[in-house]
Amino acid sequence: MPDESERRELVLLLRRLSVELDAVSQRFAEEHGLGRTDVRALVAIMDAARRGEALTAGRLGEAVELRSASVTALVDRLERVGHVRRVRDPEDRRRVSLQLSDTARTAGAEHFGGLARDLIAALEGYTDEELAVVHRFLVDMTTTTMRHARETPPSS
Amino acid sequence: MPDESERRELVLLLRRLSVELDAVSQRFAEEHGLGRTDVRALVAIMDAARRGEALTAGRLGEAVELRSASVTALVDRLERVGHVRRVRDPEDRRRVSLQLSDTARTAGAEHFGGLARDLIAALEGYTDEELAVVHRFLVDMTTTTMRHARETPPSS
DNA sequence: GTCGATTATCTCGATCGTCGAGATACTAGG
DNA sequence: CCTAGTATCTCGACGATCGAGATAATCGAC
Repeated sequence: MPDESERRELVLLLRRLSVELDAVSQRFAEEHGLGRTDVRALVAIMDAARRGEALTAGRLGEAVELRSASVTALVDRLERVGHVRRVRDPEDRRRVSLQLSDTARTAGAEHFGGLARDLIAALEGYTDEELAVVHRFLVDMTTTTMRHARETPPSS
Repeated sequence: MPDESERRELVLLLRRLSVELDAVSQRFAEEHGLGRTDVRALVAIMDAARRGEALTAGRLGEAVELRSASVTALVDRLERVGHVRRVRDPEDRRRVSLQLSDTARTAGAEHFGGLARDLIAALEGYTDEELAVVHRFLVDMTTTTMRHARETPPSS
């Protein structure tokens, strides 16, 4: 097994990639006068919308790890600049579902969608077998990382 | 080219992985009573140390995208809890290089080193050819992402 | 209809980031 | 040497954000 150093380098490359992805979010924040948390929230809402479900304030708080008070202030900010709208759930009127405005949707599509398009384009030269390897790699990294993210496992 | 959807899913998996990696940092922050920015700074300092160079306050500000005044407050916080030390550069006494304390180094190694170890272990079942594919993938994704992170390219 | 549980909001204190001004130290030119 | 110019870091004040606890509105169960 002489490729220990190669595997180690892969992990470093992965961290570097994560840093660069973070920088993309940061640039989006700067361009639109938003904070780092605001972008995280918008991404969470967009992700939920992609899955077909409208996020409520509470769920958003769980997604971005914020207390309910901060979520209220957060939604206030986003609503003030016209990125989201508060919509009372008619079935359960305690709930407030968050709906993206068209401007936010297009802005997000412009920025992140453009990156996604380029990333997909960069994968054109890969064969099906290679894509399968990458898929396995991503799944393995994600599951391993999730174990650490949930809670520090007793390593002993 | 029937694998358009596969490539699209790979990008989604990559974003999900990025989110989970972020959650690891968040957990580290909670466990040690630090803010999100503080962790980013510590990681930047550790990365620089890994490359053999001691980060100055100014460079750290560039790395985490903060103004010099914020860097001062940031280093104040980290120094107060004993994670870094300010060291005047004897050659250029305007500069303040930041040195990690042993406690911070061990804490970081415990948390992120543990994750890195598990990630490397998860790659044991990969052949050299597969690792090469992953390497190419990571480089391609990083270069493509960096173009977007630097500045929004005129897409027209 | 009343009681407990859930959801979002409000208020307050503490923390974080930025702006402007200032202090210290290096560098170049006379 | 010494002055001006530049670079790096620090300090004080202000605005914005986050977390804890209390409050209001709504739902479900009895």
